[in-house]
Amino acid sequence: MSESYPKKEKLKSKKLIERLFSEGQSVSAFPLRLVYLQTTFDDDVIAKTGVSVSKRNFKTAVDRNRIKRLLREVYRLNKTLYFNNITTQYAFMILYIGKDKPNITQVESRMKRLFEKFSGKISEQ
RNA sequence: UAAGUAGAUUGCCUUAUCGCUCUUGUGCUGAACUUGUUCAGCGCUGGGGAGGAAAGUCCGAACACCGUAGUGCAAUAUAGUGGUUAAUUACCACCAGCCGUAAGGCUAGGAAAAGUGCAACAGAAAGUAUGUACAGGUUAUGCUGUAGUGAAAUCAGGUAAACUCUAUGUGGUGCAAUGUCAUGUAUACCAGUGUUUGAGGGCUGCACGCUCGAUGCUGGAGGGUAGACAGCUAAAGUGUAUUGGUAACAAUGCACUCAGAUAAAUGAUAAGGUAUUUUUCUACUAGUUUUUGGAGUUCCAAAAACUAGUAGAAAAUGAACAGAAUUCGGCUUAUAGAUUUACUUGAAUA
RNA sequence: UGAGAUAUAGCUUAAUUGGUAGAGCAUCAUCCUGAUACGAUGAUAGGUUUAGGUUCAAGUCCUAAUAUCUCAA
Repeated sequence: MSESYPKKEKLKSKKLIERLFSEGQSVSAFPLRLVYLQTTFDDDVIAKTGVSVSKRNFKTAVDRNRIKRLLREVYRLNKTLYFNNITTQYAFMILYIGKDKPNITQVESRMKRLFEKFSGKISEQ
């Protein structure tokens, strides 16, 4: 699995997103929150992932774009650490629920913590 | 030199690594059949990839659909004169009024002798008007002047960003428009209403009139889809030169092709630099103060301290407002700074 | 992306067609009580979200902005 994040791995289907939020489970590591759902895709990928930032907390589109880009970048660089052992397919949505603008190191440390919690929870089941 | 006025241009850069999106060319694999094309996936390679406001959605258009015959009423917008434009409530020129010492700025700037309304408080009185006091004048009254209230007070005025009148203009809905394909379902159930005795729809505010019209229409409670492609980026395009015009702008020539995403691309990290800001040091220039020396009653020279400016060096800082969403033309609002043109006023010097 | 609505004391709200902004709760003081609550009396607090304009006069009319909320496949 390479360090790329092409279109195929993005969560785009409106239907799937609605299912994800109604049926999915979540773990959080402030200021991040991960909503996940075990499912199956037609494409040959392990996970489809989307990111989201609330308009309520960040008024301007520039701030929201910046945070979403950081989240995508950190996800891209770190996903191989956790997903090589997983066999089933998942849909993910990463939400940023904080109210201050973060930098790359903060996002990276919290993202790692988030996926450690996630894989811990998966292995329990 | 200080303070200002009106514009114009610009809106950080370089390298490396890892990525995102669109796309030219090309190779491999698979599918379809019309058998050499098309489509899909993967790889290699080359190229493009946010703004002056992309924002607000305040105007105007293009474009698309609504089965665009019509008449009347209503509603609504605009308002000096002339021009520009695809078009406008935009822009340009001129006139008038107000503000400013000036350069300049602002103005919905038609009509009150067509009609209706409104004017708190104060004041005799704010139009079914003309009172009181004093003075003038008169036989006396009418009359004339002054006074006080108020924004406005006598043969009338004000107010139309009050109704209105006049002139000119206006069909509605917005790319979530609209078309094609794919997937999937319920022409089922309940209540009301209707089928030539006409429900309801269209002409999109209303009426008339015209027209369509039956597995219909309205409500309830539910079922399904929510994907792809087109629309979609070569245009009232950008740059530049010449000519015409006071100008807005127009015409012609030459050159160029410059985002197209859709839970929504244009990024991340590292290193270095520029603008800016702050501090310190050095040099120069100007001013003030003090001391010393000369001259001798306000001048000259030197030194020190402080202040200001300019230049250089070192350290720290490290770029405002803000992110395309069908496309254009304006307007409005946000914006660190940098560059630059013209003009005005004051002071000083020549 | 498009289409709308609202904004008045700390809070909830009035203001009849432009005429100079009221109520209730809350707060403070005094009275009542041994003290508190309830009750009574009085007082304070607003340039009506912001900036311009029209008018003699603007919460009200006009224009622009800001914030909050709603609707549309």
